[in-house]
Amino acid sequence: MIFNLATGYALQALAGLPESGEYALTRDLAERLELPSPYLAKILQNLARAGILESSRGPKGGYRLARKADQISVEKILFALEGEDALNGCVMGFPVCDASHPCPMHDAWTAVKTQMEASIISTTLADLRRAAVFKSKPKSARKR
Amino acid sequence: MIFNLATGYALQALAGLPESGEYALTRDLAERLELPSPYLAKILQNLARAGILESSRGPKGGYRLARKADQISVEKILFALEGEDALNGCVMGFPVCDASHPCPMHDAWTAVKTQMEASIISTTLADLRRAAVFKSKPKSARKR
DNA sequence: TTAAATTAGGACCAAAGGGTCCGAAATGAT
DNA sequence: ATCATTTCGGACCCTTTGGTCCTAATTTAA
Ligand code: SF4
Ligand code: SF4
Repeated sequence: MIFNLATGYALQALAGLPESGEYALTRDLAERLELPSPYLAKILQNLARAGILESSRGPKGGYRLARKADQISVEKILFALEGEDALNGCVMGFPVCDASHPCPMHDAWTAVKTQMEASIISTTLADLRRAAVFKSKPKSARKR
Repeated sequence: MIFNLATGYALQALAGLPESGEYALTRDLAERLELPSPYLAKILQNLARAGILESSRGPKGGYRLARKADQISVEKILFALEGEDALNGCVMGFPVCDASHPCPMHDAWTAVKTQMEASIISTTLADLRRAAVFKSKPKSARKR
């Protein structure tokens, strides 16, 4: 996969968090998404530190989005969790990225990367929330 | 990055190995490419087990390609080192990949993936060997 | 003011990737 | 035969990622 696990969890979680008003509980969210609760908690903390989530402790506390869902791009989330240059460097993992000595895959890879960047920039949480896939997993995918 | 480090090393190494005749030494190869020699050795062993390389022990031994360079695709190398389904699954790392419940990035991701697959299938070692980037690293990239 | 609920933060554990090292097996040359 | 050379294979180490657990701090409500 391209993003790491935590980022995938974050996207699923963020897509299921309220935009404003009521805070949602880590525990409930983890249960709904069937994700490991303590690990999800860590991720949510990171997102809160990054300013993507607002948190409140104590009863009636929890997490909610810090901005409108359509103001939070997938790119912002990726960068918050994996660093600003998560998309920099050679997609094939080679150390030298010299345009004057491109390897034979360079043009193809560049196109791939451009396309990736375009989609993560233009896709926001508001788009993700419209997806059913985040809200219900088929029974067959659950461990028995 | 998308491929793991070992796969990148493998591509660089394979691009520098003889097609037939003389065997090349792991040590020399590692030195030329400035890669960690014992680790490269492991990777070459894996490639030999996978039938991509031929090996010979003892003096005058070493490694060489098992087939012509234009018969070895990047895909073959990827699959040998990272498994047949290295490209399967959701690029975003989500567990459920149900075409009937696509998330909003699905079409974009599918296009990215299709493009990736096309390039790794159509690019062979023969193509990679023509690249200068594998043969000389700029001094500035070396640790002093 | 006290108690319950909830995040914050750190210590800790496990698995995988990246990397080193060493002894055993094979092979070519003397 | 012997020896030097090289791959083979496994054991081992370090770092990162994924994941758990416990305690402290904060907030609400009785
Ligand atoms: S030229 Fe090849 S190795 Fe260099 S960045 Fe482009 S794809 Fe990677
Ligand atoms: S629909 Fe979305 S989550 Fe599912 S495989 Fe496609 S990109 Fe991944």
